[in-house]
Amino acid sequence: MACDNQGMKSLQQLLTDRLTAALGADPELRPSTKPQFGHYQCNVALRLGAAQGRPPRQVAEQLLAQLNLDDLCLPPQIAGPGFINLTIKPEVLAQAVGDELADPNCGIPQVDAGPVVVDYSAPNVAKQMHVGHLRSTIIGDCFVRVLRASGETVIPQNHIGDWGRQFGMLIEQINDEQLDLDALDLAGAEELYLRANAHLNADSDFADRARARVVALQGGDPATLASWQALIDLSAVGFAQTYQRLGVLLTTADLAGESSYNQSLAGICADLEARGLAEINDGALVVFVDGYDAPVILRNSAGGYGYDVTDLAALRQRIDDLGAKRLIYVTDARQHEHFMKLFAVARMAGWLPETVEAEHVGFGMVLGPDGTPFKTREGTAVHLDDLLDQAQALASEEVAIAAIKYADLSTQLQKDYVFDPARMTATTGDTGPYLQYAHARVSSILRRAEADGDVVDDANAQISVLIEPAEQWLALSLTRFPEAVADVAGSLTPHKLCGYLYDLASQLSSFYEQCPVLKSQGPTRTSRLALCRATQRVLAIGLNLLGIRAPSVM
RNA sequence: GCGCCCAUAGCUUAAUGGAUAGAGCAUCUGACUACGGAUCAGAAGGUUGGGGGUUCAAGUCCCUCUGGGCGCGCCA
Repeated sequence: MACDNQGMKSLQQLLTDRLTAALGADPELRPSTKPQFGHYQCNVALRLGAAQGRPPRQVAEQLLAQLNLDDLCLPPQIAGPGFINLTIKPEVLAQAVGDELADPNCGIPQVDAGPVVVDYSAPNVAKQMHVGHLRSTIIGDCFVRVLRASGETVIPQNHIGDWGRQFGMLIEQINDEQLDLDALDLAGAEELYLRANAHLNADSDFADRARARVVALQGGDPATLASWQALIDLSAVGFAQTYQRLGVLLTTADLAGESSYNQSLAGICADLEARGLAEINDGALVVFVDGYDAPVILRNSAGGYGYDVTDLAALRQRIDDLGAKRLIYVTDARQHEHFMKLFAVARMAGWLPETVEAEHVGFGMVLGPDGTPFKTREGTAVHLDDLLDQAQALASEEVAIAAIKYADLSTQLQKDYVFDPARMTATTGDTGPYLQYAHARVSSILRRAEADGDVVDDANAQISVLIEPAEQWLALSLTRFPEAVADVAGSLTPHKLCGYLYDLASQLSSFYEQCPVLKSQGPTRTSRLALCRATQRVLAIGLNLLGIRAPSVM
């Protein structure tokens, strides 16, 4: 079998190991920044030269004299002030691509470091999903896919807003209107929400009744609880419809709403008081955190619990009950400080041990055409379905969803961006549709070959001919897929995977232009078909990791 | 006032402290009537917001200034 450990090591890792052994230190091997510098470059001679007061080129020569890379590389070149440029031998590239194609994980290193909890999406009950939920849902879904592909055990958690004062007015309005909740959908619930809110503002008697209804809900009154549960259930149906349209993996099984932590809130407060961390300040129970003026508020002066303590309870449950070794929170960047304080309190309390990693991934805002936060003319948040409709007016659903996701994931997450359907759905350049097209084109070649009886056998495919530069660069790109995925799993930066796939698609297009596949003969044809198959597979898997479908036909 | 984030070509943007800052869009010029032209090849376009500093080497690290976004106790 080709897929022993050695075979599954990346070329960069193989070279790094060799250089490390010869050098006794990190050789700082990197992919070359330009084609004329070969495939990989090593810059360590410059650092060592400066430290030792020797000419860097001399250091480089000495290093090269101490090792033999002939089995992997063409003769190394020393360039410029002392860079070492390495070019992989074509047969080594070919073997690496073949190994990747034969590997069920496509070469992606598999590590299971204990459960990873990803907290994302988090819409509110009785309200349709809106623009504010788009990014969390897309980004969180990408994380789940990438981490799972990396071998991790991932537990998605959809922390929906299913508790709070608004349920008093909602249920009171339901009762006033004698609404049949079985006949209500999520859009109808949102209209109910608006009516209830207007009623609340206009009628002080209603406001009093709404407050009393909150007390009844908290007290566990059966009829009130039944209405509350019905609102949650119908909301979950609405959320599931949007998730399906978006093509994200979340299901109702991943729901872990705020209310599920209600019974632990008092205990959280008591524990923090017992540890001497919590104190009464201005009538509220709070914890002060070094470096922040405003404290974490556990219990407000009216005796009520807020999101701080709910998030603490959720964090504790995820570590103690779900066994999480890594916590990832995907929310907008404005909540960054909240999570930093949350993690600090959890560390102080000993609930978040050093062995558990907690990360907040904050993303920028989705802006409207005018460059300000996307609002309707009435000043409310734009519904998510309306956003999807805007893109689908310009492309099929499959392409439109790809376009939106790619646009969202392809730049650094913390940046704001303008929701521009025309730019997103463009079929040229660095877009989702272009990547889908590249996949469809290569699929077309393989389909035609298949019609001729030429089916690539992934487990035994032979890439025997890599002569043309376009073939070699395509092969090199393919070998870099596993480390691109591993990088994103660690750094939670999807734009790097987007960049990788765009580069791969570009290499494919060049290859496509310069290297005829179906018109070639013998081993060249067999080899190029295998290269096409490997590219098709990496594109399909890579797009899937972004949550983007890879059509064979467009 | 304190804190976090951002600033790169006309526009959208990439770049683990490494070589001449890399792409896409738009613009201009080419490509055997095309294994899918939704493509490819090329040209032009940059004082990386300003100023200091560290370093053999700075878009990247440190300081400072400017401009923009956001957050700062009982909402999430």
